[in-house]
Amino acid sequence: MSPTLELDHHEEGDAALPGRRERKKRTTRLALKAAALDLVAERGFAHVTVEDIADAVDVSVRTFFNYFPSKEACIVGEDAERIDALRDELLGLPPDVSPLEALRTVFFSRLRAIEEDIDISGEDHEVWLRRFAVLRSQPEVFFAFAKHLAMMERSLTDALVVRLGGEEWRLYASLVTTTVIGVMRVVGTSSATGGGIAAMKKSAEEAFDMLAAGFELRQQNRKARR
Amino acid sequence: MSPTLELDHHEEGDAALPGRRERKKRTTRLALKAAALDLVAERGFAHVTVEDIADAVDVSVRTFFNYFPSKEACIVGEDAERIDALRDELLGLPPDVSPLEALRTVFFSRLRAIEEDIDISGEDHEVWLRRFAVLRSQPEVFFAFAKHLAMMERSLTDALVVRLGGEEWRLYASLVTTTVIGVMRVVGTSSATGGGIAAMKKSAEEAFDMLAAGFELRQQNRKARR
DNA sequence: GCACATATTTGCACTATGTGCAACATAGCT
DNA sequence: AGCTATGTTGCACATAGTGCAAATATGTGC
Repeated sequence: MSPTLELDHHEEGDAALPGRRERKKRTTRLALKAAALDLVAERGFAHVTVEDIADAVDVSVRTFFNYFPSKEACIVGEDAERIDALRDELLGLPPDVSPLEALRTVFFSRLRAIEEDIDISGEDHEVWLRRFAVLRSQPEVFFAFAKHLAMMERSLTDALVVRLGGEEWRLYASLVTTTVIGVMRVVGTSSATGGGIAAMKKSAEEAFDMLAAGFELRQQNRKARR
Repeated sequence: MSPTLELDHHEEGDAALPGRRERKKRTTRLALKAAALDLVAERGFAHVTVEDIADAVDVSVRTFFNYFPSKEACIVGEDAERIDALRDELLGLPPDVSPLEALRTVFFSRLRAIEEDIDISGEDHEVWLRRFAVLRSQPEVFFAFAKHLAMMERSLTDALVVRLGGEEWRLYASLVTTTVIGVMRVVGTSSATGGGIAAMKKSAEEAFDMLAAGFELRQQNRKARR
């Protein structure tokens, strides 16, 4: 795409990225995710085969499976790097930040990264939002996503256990993680998401406040309102 | 159970159950679930094929797929009837019961039904507990379970929306449902479950209290403890 | 530029999941 | 017994996913 004339020898671009090989892999990976999303949005999950996706990016089916362990993983945008980044960020926060607060911080930071297209996956925020639209409209994809989130949950729970300093906190850590991820999922797939990432942030804020305050409180608001 | 002697002709059992045909189906279904669970517990999810399960119950593979839409569904114990029963129970509660309280009630009632082997699925509580053991030890099965719960979540959320009286409550209903199901999942798969259903109930009680009170409160307890 | 080491892509064979369809068998009813 | 509805099975077929080895592209030293 970009010319980037040769400097001297066989070097050509962007020293920030490890090399041409890595860059190509990244490009292919992103192209597969984007193509898969487009096709599924258009025809529905069941009517898109792996072959369709591979053809759209002009790689072999076998290569597709070098990039993703399953069709679902590709559509859902599964990314080990991304999960690891989340976990590392969590581990990097000061130890006196509470689990709920820590998860909250990390998720919002991730939302911002995606919004500004500086997410580690290199995924465009437009693609990311489109995925949520598909999630909302296609139950099969939504369920696959739930599965994916369960994997993420595992990783984040482990990190929280480390932060809290011992296995005796695992049950508590699990509860907080599952709850926070549930909230993010609901917010992400709620119809309010029509408003883009900004709307999601707002919804998420409210949901977190509600969580911190306890559900019954909100419930009392409800009663008061009628 | 109750004899209900023959009325006149070729009637033989339990008039409560629709007929021999239904009873046979029920038996086959339960046998498939139990066999699948045994095999998976023994060899691991990946090393059990649908053919293995079908053979163990002596039905054809094709018949297996008449009972369950997938291998995962069988192992996870997916059961449309059961989900419907949960939903109906939820809808049957007095309208002034709060969503959190309603879900809590329904889940505990279900736990009791399973404990006393009067669950609608007819599943033995011993099998049910064994499933959680498998869930705990095999990630693949656990992730499949998460998917299954996402389906249940949908149904319960719909019921809550009906209870609350309008679509404007969907976001709130989703949040409560996802959270409660998350809690039940964590509690069910926590190591504490070694103590059987009684231990699960106790853990769940604590988790619900924590939820109602808000997470940060618990977090303060934690700080106070060190 | 050339040659070598290493990583990636691909084709091929194979196993397993899941579905549609039509033949067959069984339960339920009169 | 005989008729009908429902459940079971075999068979053909599409798709998902994996292991392996050959072909290809990249990175590197000279």
